[in-house]
Amino acid sequence: MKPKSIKSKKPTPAPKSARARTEESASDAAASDVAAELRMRSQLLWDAQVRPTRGPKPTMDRDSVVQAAIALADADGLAALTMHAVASALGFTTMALYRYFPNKEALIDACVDAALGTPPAPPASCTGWRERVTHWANAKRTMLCARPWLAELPFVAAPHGPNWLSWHEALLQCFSGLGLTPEDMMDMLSVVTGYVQGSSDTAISLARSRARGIPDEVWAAAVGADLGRAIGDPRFPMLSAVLTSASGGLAAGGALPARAGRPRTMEEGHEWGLERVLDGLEQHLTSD
Amino acid sequence: MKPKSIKSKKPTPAPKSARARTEESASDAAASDVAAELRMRSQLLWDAQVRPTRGPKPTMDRDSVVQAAIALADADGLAALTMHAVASALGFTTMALYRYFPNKEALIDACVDAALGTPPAPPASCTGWRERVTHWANAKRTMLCARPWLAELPFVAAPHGPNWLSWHEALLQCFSGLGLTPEDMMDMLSVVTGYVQGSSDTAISLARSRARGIPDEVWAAAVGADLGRAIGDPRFPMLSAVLTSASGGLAAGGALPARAGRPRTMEEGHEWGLERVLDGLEQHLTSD
DNA sequence: CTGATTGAGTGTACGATATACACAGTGTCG
DNA sequence: CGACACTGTGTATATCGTACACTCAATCAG
Repeated sequence: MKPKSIKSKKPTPAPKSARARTEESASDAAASDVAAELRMRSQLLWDAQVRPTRGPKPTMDRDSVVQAAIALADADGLAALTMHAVASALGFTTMALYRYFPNKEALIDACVDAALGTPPAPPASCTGWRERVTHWANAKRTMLCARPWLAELPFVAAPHGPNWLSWHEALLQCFSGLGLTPEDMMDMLSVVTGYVQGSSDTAISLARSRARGIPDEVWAAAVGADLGRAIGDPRFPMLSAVLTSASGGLAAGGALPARAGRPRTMEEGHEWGLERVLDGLEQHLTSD
Repeated sequence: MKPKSIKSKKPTPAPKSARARTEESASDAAASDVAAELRMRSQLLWDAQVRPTRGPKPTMDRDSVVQAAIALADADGLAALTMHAVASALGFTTMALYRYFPNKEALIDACVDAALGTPPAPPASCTGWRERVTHWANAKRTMLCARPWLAELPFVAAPHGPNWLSWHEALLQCFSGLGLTPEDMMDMLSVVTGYVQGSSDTAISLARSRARGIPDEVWAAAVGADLGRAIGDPRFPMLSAVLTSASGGLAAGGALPARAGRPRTMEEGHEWGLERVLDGLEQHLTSD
């Protein structure tokens, strides 16, 4: 096997379906295949690009490709991120991209990490750890909503790049100076990231809808229509009661946008929940 | 417009790219298109199948199609769920499916709702609301891990079907008898669903890896490799410190599987976090 | 300086996939 | 009985990712 640039290793592109029904050796081979592919994808995220001295100079670089790809996804969602579209946005042929990324997944990995960016430093006014964590959570949520296509990703086991780690680093730094053990910090980090991630789903869905140019009312109507079907259905007594109650607004899993008579917006709901989570963590800290 | 069975409404299948750059009327049209499509998808989820009286009897029904599709996804992930694969699993032509579902998205909607299933009733031994919620959360997490392809879905604005609602109904019922207002219940529901959803990501990733026949060590090695790159990197001082600390095991965003010297498993980490969240909610309840 | 070597970008082709469209057969109702 | 509505099929097409073979430029060894 020659060190052939970064080309993909798998010679046959789609033996996916023929997998798994054979012997154990085949399963082992598949596992090591997967491991090798993940290793390659991770390496692409972390290794700086080294220009070989021979041959013609490249006319683009990974970063410009990534920027073009992100612009497409920002504008029209992940489906618009096509190898052809990216290449022609840069004025190149589709296949030219494969000099920079061995396949689409690797390109998307890079897009994801670039899109995550680095978290903003907490403002100096944030004195307590709770304020710092809240600032971090809001920043993360804002970032996720600004790039709703991140939640659209079909490739779920994406490798973690430097920017992904930087968000976790920033959150850990919120906990510094509290005398916590590393284990405690990790536990707290898991809880906060879990809550923020899961609790942003609805907001992201709305953000994506907005990015596609759909008015908020259309989105709300679609979500509300499904919930509305519960009303009166004997299978959903509590849901019916809650949905028909005067307040109406705040919906399952996140929220509908604020409605008349209910001052709470989706963002306020998120912050309120975060306060509860932080209460729980604080209680644990002080009980030690 | 004749009541033409359930066929899709959009005559041109892919004017996606030509969208958004025109006038506002076009954007409005796109919005109403989207609204109509969502309405149709939602309706398919909720309406019982009505057999027309004329014509030959259908030889399959939506439910059998859904079961076949789910079996494919269970076995080989979402990528294996192909219209062709589903049809031939049932002994039909690809196009026959389009009599039952107007397009793949609608089929997947149905698969998602069917796969969610209904939550198990809390055992009689669960007396307090915290026990009930914990039971619910574990059930949901277990369900998500059993169907890791649910997290693989590229279509994010899926309509909410009856089973989706039933999970929320069950969670609301955990809160009954506490004298909560509907608003309070909704707020608490949002927090719990948010945490459970977000906090299950890592476990789901592992479950998917297992479903593909990858040994746990390979998955752990892949995740660990990325984290390991942080060690010694000046950009990630806290992360380095935490990762190199004696404990090692519990990783960002969830956890690596339990390792020597650290008794905590991923599930225990999840439950620990849930306890903190519930502490926070309880504190809010009793402070009223 | 010259020829070999290496690597960049192109053109073409293929396989997979969703799905439009036209058609054939079948069961029901007027 | 005959028209019609509806079911499943066969065929065709557009879109994608990407393998492969090729052209040409930049560099280095002699």
